[in-house]
Amino acid sequence: MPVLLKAKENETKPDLPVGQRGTCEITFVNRKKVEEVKKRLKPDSTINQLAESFKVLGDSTRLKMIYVLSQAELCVCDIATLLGLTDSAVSHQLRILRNMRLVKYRKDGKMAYYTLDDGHIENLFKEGLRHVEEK
Amino acid sequence: MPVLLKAKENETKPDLPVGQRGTCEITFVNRKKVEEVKKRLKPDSTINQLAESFKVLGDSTRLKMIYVLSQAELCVCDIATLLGLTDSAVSHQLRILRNMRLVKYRKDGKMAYYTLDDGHIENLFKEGLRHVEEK
DNA sequence: GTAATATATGAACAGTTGTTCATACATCAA
DNA sequence: TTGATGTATGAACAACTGTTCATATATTAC
Repeated sequence: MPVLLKAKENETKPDLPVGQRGTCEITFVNRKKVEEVKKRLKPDSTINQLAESFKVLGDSTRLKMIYVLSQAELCVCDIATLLGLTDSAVSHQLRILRNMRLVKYRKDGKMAYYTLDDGHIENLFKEGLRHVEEK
Repeated sequence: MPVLLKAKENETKPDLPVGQRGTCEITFVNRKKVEEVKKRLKPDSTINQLAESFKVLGDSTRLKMIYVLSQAELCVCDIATLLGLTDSAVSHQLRILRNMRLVKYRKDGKMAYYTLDDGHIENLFKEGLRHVEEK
């Protein structure tokens, strides 16, 4: 629980130009806590990469692909049939999943067989499912 | 590893109108496997909810909020200062996070103090981090 | 009551995203 | 070689998203 400082102990926002401060002019309701958290902030590059990964998972078409690939190694055609999509749409999405290292594939003649890239991906799916199905 | 059926055993796609079949006319490279996976498909509503949740996590601003809220209970002002955002932007994003039950809040006078809604959220963040930071 | 202020929200705008269509590439059969 | 076919990709378009600005609501101090 936060300890509210008295009004005179509050500080106005130092980093933002005046025009961007909005209406709230108090910086630290709990200065110590805010500074503690500030120290632990992850680098922007890490957060951005993480956001990109979640963004890629944040599409129902791609999520279905992730799910069916957690069940079996499948080719583009099979995924398209399973999900009622064109091969083109599937191929486009698979490239996005590949770029984020969420799936990998092996070529066998004309066919390309896809699987999940590593165990974290399935864990993410399952943990997300727990959140959604809870309550 | 998939067992390729002979060409004569393949079947053309039954569900899509001809115009949407793309160039690939083979439905089942491994019919048995595809049918097995089809049985286990999650309901669309579940997948859609899950996609919505990941979508909400797929934005670096919101992800930073999730992270700082995993460290401490914070008010709108503190989050805005920590992340260099306007209060308005923070409030908008917090509403989105609230709608997906990713954060919850308590009101104390004028202030609104936010925390993560449940443990799954932090687990998702950490598991995602593991994927990103790996290798 | 009025003024100050912490938070919330609607509208609007620029930027991004997913699909489709056409086409290219790659492999195999004949 | 030629044609068939499984996959990949560029362009274009509609649909969606995050921020900003203005404004509204709610609480506190006076």
